[in-house]
Amino acid sequence: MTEQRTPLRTGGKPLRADTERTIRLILQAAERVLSADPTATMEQIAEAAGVARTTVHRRFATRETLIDALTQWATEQFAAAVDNAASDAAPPLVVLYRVTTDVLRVKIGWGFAMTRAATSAHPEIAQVHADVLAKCDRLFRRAQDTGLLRPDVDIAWARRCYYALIHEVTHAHDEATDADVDALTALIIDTLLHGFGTTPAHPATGS
Amino acid sequence: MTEQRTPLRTGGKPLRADTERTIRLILQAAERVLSADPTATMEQIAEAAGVARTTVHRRFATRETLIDALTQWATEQFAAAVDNAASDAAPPLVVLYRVTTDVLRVKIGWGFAMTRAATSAHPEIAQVHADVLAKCDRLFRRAQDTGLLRPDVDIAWARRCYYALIHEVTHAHDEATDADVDALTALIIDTLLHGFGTTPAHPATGS
DNA sequence: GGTACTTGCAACATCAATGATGCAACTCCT
DNA sequence: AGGAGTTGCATCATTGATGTTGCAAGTACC
Repeated sequence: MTEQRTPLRTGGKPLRADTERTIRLILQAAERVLSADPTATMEQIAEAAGVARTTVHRRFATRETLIDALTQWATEQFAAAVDNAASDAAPPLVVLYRVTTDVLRVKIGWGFAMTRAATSAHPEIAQVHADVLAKCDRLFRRAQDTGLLRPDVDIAWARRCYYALIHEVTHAHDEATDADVDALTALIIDTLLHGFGTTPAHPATGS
Repeated sequence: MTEQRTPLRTGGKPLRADTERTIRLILQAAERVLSADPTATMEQIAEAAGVARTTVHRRFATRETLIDALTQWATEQFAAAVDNAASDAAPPLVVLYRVTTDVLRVKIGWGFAMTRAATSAHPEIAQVHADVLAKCDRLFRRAQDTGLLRPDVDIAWARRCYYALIHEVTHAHDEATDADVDALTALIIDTLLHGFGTTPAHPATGS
C-alpha cells in the first residue's frame, strides 16, 4: 500500500533499479520545489533532488515533459484512490469518509501536481478529473436523497466547498500520519456538514 | 465610492491625466493577464493593456516593480474595505456580513494581486494582511462569545475556511453586480455557519 | 570480472524575456 | 499656439533558463 509501481517510463524499456530511483527523486523534488515556487528552474529542482541538472534533462527532455510526468503520476494515484473508495452501494456518509481519507493521503505531498492536473491541457488527464468530479456530484446527490444533505443545497457549490476544504487542509501539511489523516477527514466532513454556527434551523434566506 | 484616488505614483510628481489613465490600464491588464497565467510576460501584459511594451517599462522599471505596485494597490483597497466595515460595536453577524460584502467587492477582479499580497515579502504589506487576519480572529472570537459560533470551534480553522470560501467565490467571478455580491455574501455566511448537512445536533466527535 | 548503463562535469548553442535608448509623432495643458 | 510630456517603433545589450553533447568515473547487473 505504501509502495507503488513504476511511476512512469522514459521509454518503453525496462529501467535499471538505479534509474528508477533517480526518477522518483526528481519527481519528488519537483513536487516539493514547484509547490513552493511554480516558476522554479530546472537547476533548483535538480539541486533539490541531489542530482546534476543534465541528469534531469536526460530523464525529462523538457521542463514541460517533467511537469507532464508529474501531473500524470499524481492523476493516476488520485483516480485510483477515488475509484477504490467510491461505491454506489455503501451509505453516502461512509463513502464520503473513505474517499476523503484516500484523497487526502494522495493529495498531501502532491499538491502542486494535483492542482496542475485539474486544469491540464492533456485531454486524458482532464477527463480523469472530470470523471472524478462527476462521481463527486453523484455522491452528493445520493447524500441529498438519503437526507444527509439538505434538499435545498446547490450540489455544485457544495462540491466546490468540499474541494476547497480538502485544498485548505492539503496546503497546511506536507506530510501526515494515518492518525493525522483520519483527524483531518473528520474535521473536513464535520465542517462540510455542520459549519461553525450554533443555530440548528436554517431560516430560508429571502426568495 | 466607485472611483478611487491615485493608485500609485511613479515619482512624487503630479501626473498628467493621460498618464494616470495609462497606468491604470496597465495595472488592470496586469491583473487580468497574471491571474490567468502568473508567468505571463511584460509583452503579454502590454498587449492586453493596449500599449507598447516600452511604455510599460517606462512606468514600471522592472517586472517586480509592476507586481509590487499591483500588490500594494490591492492591499490598500483591501485594508480600507476591512477597516471601514470592521467594528467592535456592531453585532458580529452584522459585521461579518458587512466585511464579507466589502471584501468581495475588492477581491473580485483583483484575485491575483490579493493572493500575491497575502505572502508578500514587503513587511508593510505582510503587516497589513497580518492585521486583517488578527481582526478576523477577533471577530470570530467575539462571535463565539455571543453564541453565533459554537464554543468548541477552532478559530484558526474557521478563519481559514472563511478565507477559502471567499477565495472560492472570487475565483468563479471576474465581475459582479451589487446584487451578485449580496447573494454571494449570504451564500458564504450561510455555508460557513450551517454547512450542508441536515442534522442539527453535532455529536461531539471522539475526544 | 566484464559489459552496458548512468552520472557529474564542463562546455557550448539557443532563445526568450528583460530593460534601455533615440527619435518622430502626438496629446495634454496653459 | 507653444512647450512639456508621453507614446510607439525600431534597435540594441544583457541576462538567465533551456537543452545538448563528449568524456571520464562510477555503478548495476549478469
